[in-house]
Amino acid sequence: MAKPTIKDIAAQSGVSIATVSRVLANKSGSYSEKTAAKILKIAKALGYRKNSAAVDLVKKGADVIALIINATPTNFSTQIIDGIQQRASELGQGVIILYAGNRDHALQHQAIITALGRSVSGILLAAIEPDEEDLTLLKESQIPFCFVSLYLGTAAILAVSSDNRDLAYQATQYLIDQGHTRIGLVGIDEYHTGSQRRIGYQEAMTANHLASATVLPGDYSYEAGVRLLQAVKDQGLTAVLAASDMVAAGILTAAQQHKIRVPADLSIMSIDGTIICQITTPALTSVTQDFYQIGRQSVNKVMGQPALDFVPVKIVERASVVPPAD
Amino acid sequence: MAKPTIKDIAAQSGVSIATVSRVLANKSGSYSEKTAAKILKIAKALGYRKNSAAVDLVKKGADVIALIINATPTNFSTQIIDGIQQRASELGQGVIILYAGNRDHALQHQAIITALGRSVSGILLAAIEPDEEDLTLLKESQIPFCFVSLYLGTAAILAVSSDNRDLAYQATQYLIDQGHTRIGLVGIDEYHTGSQRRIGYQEAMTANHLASATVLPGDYSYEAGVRLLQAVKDQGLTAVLAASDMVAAGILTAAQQHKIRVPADLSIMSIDGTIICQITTPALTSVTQDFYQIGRQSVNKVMGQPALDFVPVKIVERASVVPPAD
DNA sequence: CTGAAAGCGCTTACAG
DNA sequence: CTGAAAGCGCTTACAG
Repeated sequence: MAKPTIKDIAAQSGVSIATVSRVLANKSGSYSEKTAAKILKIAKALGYRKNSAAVDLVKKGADVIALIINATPTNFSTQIIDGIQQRASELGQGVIILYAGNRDHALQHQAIITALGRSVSGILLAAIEPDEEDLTLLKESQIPFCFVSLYLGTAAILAVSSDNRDLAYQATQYLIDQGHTRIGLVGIDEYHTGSQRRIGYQEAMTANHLASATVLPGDYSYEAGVRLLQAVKDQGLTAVLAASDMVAAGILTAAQQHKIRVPADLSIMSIDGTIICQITTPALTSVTQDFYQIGRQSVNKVMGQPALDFVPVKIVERASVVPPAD
Repeated sequence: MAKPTIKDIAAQSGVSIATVSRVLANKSGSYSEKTAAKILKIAKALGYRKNSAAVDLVKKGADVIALIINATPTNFSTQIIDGIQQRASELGQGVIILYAGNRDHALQHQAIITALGRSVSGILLAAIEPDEEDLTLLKESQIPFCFVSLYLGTAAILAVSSDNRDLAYQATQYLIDQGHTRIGLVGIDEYHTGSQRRIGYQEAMTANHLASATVLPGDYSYEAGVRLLQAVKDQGLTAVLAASDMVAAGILTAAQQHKIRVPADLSIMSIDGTIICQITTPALTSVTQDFYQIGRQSVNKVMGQPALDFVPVKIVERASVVPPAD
């Protein structure tokens, strides 16, 4: 009752394991239809399943892309995964997902090591901020890797994301076009993505001769949004650009508790554009990222195919932004 | 520049590959500290990484649990994954996640085959409705498997979930205790989870001599909630038990568009209790499931450890349920 | 404490 | 079209 191997199939069908292997690996042209049929039938009857470990060992690598992902407080991951899975499957690659916890550096490092040990054909890191050690490990591995939804600021490291600088510029300009001048950027982190967005925000403010930039740092979470509402209020802002849909939702909830009307007293524009934007009342106007496409392009990139570095965003008007009360 | 192997380490350190293997596998007591130190140093210098395929092959199996998960329209997966990862790591198991798309049967089947081919130590299926073929495959595999957040109605198949019958009973009773009599169960599927909840709902209605049960089927999605609001209205319900937080959010949004006040005109109680409940206005009263614990227990179960079949739920009162206007 | 040797389940030149 | 044989990178009795 042990797991059947090609040896068992060979014995039952009276051919060598080499022939069984050829048939099972679909090396067409290298076997007769007749033997193939016999072998396939026996394999099926035995409930044969190819041992991936053996295949990977002899082939020196698996046709698998490893996706390392962490539980961000935001919720866009499904779309990214969909895009990755689809494109990978078109390229004949499987996908295994390794979970890196919630920005847990030990787990993150462990996940990279696991991927390396499996000799995957590529490593995708979604919403992962690597430390120096991670980067060294990755670079020394000879396995192609690509950051997803994160741009490290250098063309030397593969990455696919929205153009966060442009994204923040566009969103800020949109708020300015609505007549706002006291605009804050809220819930943003201190790393790469965050700094790109700060720059874009800053540039838009400056281009419009608006001096008073207000940046309130946070971690993209709902809780950050809730917590930062007080500062938004203290600063007398009339509009905020929230670092994520969850931050926007947090600001919104807190505002309602403080009897601040959205959008009448405070306009909220959100970055991401996931379904969260439709769930809140009012619905959130957003700069929507194309996560599905980001996923697809990152597979192209890590597999050495032509790919976009930046995937375009678009502004989706809903109900949370209006001109300031003045 | 090829990937270094134990052979390279053995050559450089002047010992046999057997000794290198023992040191690298931590077979303590079977080597001297001195050789160990030397070997470890060389391994590090070489950037040596153990080849998992080789290890899995000789050990006939990997210390890895495969988690097969689909992109449900709901969003509780992070908590389940957290629970699984933590418990697995305590038991010395890695976790690889295989994505089964959005209730995509082909992908789902493929994921099972992939897990089987990797000789994992256990398979966890989260929010997966198996078809006959899947079940046969799993049963014949000799690999333990356990359904997560789904009870198949038979003790013969391992599963960890909330007691969906009891959950629906409790929630319905809660609404009845608030004075509601025209209560609907909305957005529920036709499979196992759905039928358990129907039964609990029905039992609570009957136990309270409430005849007019209204069940509106759906797929747990936000869109289902939006779509079903019309029926809720037509049926003249004063309260609904929504099959998921997303369904509840959908009903809520649609209600607001129809000028139906929540909770004044319509009370909404939600099943799941994820962060979505805090984001909406009003916040959603819910029967909250303990997804983290469900994850942990499912690992225990699939690893043959003592484990709960059903993880307790609790009712969390927020702002979406009040007594009916009468 | 260490080494020589067999073996895990496949694939793939090489010959025929 | 098929088979014998070597080999992928490890682990593990068995001897010493």
